[in-house]
Amino acid sequence: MPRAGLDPAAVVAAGAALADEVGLAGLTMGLLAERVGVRTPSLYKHVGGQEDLNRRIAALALSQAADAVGGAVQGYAGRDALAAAARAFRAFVLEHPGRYAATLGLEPSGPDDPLATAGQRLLGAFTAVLRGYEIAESDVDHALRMLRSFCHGFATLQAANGFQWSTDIDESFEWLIAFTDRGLRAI
Amino acid sequence: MPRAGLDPAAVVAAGAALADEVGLAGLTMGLLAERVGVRTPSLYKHVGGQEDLNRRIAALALSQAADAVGGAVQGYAGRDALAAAARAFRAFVLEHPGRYAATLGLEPSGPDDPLATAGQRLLGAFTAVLRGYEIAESDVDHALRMLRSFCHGFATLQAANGFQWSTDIDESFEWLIAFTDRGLRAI
DNA sequence: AGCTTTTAGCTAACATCATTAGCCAACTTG
DNA sequence: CAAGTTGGCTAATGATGTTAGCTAAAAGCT
Repeated sequence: MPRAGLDPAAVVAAGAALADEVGLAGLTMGLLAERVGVRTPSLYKHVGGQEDLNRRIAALALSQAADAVGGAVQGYAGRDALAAAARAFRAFVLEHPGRYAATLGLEPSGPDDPLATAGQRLLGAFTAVLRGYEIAESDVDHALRMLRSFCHGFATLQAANGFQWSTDIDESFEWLIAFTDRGLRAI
Repeated sequence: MPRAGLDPAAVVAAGAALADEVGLAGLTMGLLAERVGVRTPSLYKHVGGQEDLNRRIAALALSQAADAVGGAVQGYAGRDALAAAARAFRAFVLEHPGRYAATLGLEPSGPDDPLATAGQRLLGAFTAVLRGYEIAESDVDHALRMLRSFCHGFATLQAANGFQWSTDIDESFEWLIAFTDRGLRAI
């Protein structure tokens, strides 16, 4: 029996990819094992179980989302930064719906939980966007939550097929970006 | 063996309540059967299975959400209507996280699917809010999607414990309502 | 190299859960 | 009150997550 050369990172990466393909609910240990060329129980040498796998996929997803949004924002400010961040976030969720779904409903176990640090990085990327606007200190937290709500809400509704009519969805998203930009400038 | 006097509606209502208590993922047929005082296989006399149960819970949730939002809006217009609708929607999601989660990711099978009609009613309630603003015909769909995105995004992020810092969440929500009202008035 | 230790894979077994089959008593309807 | 329908039951099956215990491959040491 030759070894497969797995490690936790490889298992988690394969799990995230599989979740994107078949949906988070369709991600089973058996399917993942088959994907990485191993029998199911062998996965438990690398991850603690389904819940642990989910947390690790979530941490990976948040980290990648932070990279995507942070990278997109670089070199832009104001409306351009807002648009770049929002587009990057939505693109990430639409391309990686399974791993993004894994991030919902988890509580970081502590300040050094990878989940928490990745989340902080993502938050930091959105915070950088707000620096391009003149926002009172007391409004920053509210504005940040608004940004997250908009981006998360729009992206997950679209990913869940929540928009029914035929009006172009990309157009709606650009409209939403413009709406938010005007609002942030007028605070 | 006395009969339990169940019917599909009772099973679905109990399932929705149970989903709110233990989370949608924790809703098992066995748990639901115990809750309604029956053995597991008996549930299949009333619902087709877990997927069918989920769809029916979703339809119930959308219908109840439509009632809540529609009722809250009555008699108000403009900013008051917006605030009433947003608060009612968020309150519904926070009080009924399980059944709301059941609504995500489903495609109505046709125009007379209860899921579709309930969804239309909920959409209608939000559309009514927009009538209190002077919005160009071409912007209505975009504005509606914005409303849904921000209500859905904020409520689900909060329900999923997605807001980390200590800034008061209710305050952020009111801030978001005010932000949206100003924006809609300035279109 | 050869020996030991660790470890990543395996098979076998078990628990939980959704679902189906088939039976029987309780309602309903004439 | 007889006949049919139906809502409950037990038993059984298949899928899935998980643990136990074995073994061979890799890694480390002399």
